Amino acid sequence: MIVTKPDHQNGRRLSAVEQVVNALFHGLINNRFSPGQRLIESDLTAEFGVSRGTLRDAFRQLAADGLVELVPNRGAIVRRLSATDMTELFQIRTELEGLAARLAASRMHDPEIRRTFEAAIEPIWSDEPRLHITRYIDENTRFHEAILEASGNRHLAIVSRQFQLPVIMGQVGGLLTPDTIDNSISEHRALSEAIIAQDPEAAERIMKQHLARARDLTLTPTSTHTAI
Amino acid sequence: MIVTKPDHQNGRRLSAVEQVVNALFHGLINNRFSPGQRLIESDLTAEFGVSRGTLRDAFRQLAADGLVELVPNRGAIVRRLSATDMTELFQIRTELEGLAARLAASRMHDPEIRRTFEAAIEPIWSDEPRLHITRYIDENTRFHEAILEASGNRHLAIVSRQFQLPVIMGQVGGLLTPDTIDNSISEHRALSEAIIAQDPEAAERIMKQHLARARDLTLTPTSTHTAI
DNA sequence: TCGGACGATATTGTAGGACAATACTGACTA
DNA sequence: TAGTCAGTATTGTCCTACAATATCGTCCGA
Repeated sequence: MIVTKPDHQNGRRLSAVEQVVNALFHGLINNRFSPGQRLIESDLTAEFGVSRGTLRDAFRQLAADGLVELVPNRGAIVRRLSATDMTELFQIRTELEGLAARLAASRMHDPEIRRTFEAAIEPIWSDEPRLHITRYIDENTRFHEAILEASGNRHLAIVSRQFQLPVIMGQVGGLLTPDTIDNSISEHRALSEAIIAQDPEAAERIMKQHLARARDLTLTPTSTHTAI
Repeated sequence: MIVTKPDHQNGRRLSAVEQVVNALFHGLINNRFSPGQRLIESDLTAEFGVSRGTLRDAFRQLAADGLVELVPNRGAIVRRLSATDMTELFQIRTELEGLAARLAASRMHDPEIRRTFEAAIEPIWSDEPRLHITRYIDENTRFHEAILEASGNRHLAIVSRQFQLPVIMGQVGGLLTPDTIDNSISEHRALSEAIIAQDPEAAERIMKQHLARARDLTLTPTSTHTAI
C-alpha cells in the first residue's frame, strides 16, 4: 500500500489493514467524512492504494468500534447517532466506567499500580488553560483510559472503547467551551482524589455524575451538535 | 457455497458469510472445535466451499462476538478463557444486565412492553423438569435476552451478547446439574416478579446476585470445566 | 544429550481481477 | 404526476497469485 508517513508502532510494522483503520479513524474524528455519508470502496482503495479486501477488513474493524455501520449491499456508512442513541450509549458507558472507577480505587493499595495511575493522569493537574480543543479531547481520553487501565479488568477497557469513540466524534463538532472544559477538569481532579484515597464508593459516584453531566451537555439542544 | 441445509431466515436468503458464521458458531458451541485450536483457513474453505475472503469475514464476526481470537499471522484461534477472563467478563456482565433489569422494571408501566416481556419469559413458569441441558441453556439465554429487550436500550442488548456467548461455550462443558438448574429457575422467577412489580432496585439487586452465583458456579474448581 | 542455526514447509496477508446480485438514477410512458 | 423500466453504480463473492511470516524438523557443535 501507499505509505505516506512511516506508519509503525513499537517495533512492529503496522499491517495494511491497521494503517487504513488509522487513516479512516482520523478522517472520521476530523469530520472529513460526515455522518450518514457512504464510504465508497472504489474511491478509498484508489486513495490508499490497498485492495478491496483490505479496505473491507478495515471497515469491519471500524464497525466494531462503532464508528461506521455496515449495511448489506450499501457498504460502510459513517455512523449517525440520534439523541436516543446518545442517551443509550451514555447509560451503558456510565455503568462501565462507574465500575472501572470503583475497581481502580480498590486497587490503589498496590504502590506499583498507584504510581502508574498517577503518572498517567498527571496532565490534569496543570493550570495552563486548554487552548486547543482537540488537545483537551486527547487529555480527556487519556484520563478515562488511565482509569480503565487501573481497574485491572482488561476486557472492560476494550469494551468501553465502543462507547467512547462515537461520542468523541460528536464532541469535535463544538460544545466544548472554556467553561465546560474547566468544569470537566475539576471533576477529573475530584475523581482522581477519590481513587487515590481508595474510596471506591465515592469514585463510582463521582464518575457517574461526571458522565451524567457530559451526557446532558451532549444532548443540550443549544449546541451546534449535528447529531453524529 | 455448498449449502447442506436450506439455510435461510425470514424470507431473505442468508449471505455466504452469515451461513459460515452459523456453521462455525454451532461448531464452537458443540465443542467440535476446542479452546486454543487454530482454525485453518484452507481446511474450512474446502469444507464449506467458500472463498478465503468470505471465511475471513466470518472470522471477524465471530471475533466481535468474542468466540475466536484473531492473532496476526496465526489467524483465528478458538478463544480460551482463563479464570481471570471469566471473572472479568462476569464483572462486566453483572453491571450491564443489572442495568438492563433496572431499566426493564422501570418500563413495565407500559402494557405493551409488559405483555411482550411476559410472553417471552413464559417458559420459566413451567414445572416440567429440565431434562435436556442444551434446552435449558436455550431457555436461560432467551430469558436474559427478554430482559435486555425490555430494557429498551438496543445498544445494551447488542453489547451484552459479547459477554454471554463465551460463557455459554463454557457452560456446555458440564457444571449444570439438576440442582443448579432448579436454583437458577427460582432466581429467574424472583427476578421476573420484581420486574413486573416495577421495582427497579430489587430487580437490579436480584440480577446481580443471580450472576454472582453463576460466576461462582463457573469458577468452582470441582467442575469439569475446561476453561473455555 | 542439549540447544541453537538453518532451511523447508505450512499458513496467513495482501493484491488484483472477474462476475453476479443488488441498489440507485433518470428517462419514458400512461 | 406517478409508476415502470432499463442503464449505471456499487457491493458481495469467488478465484488466483505471490509475499510475509510462522512453524517444524534437521543438522551441527558444545
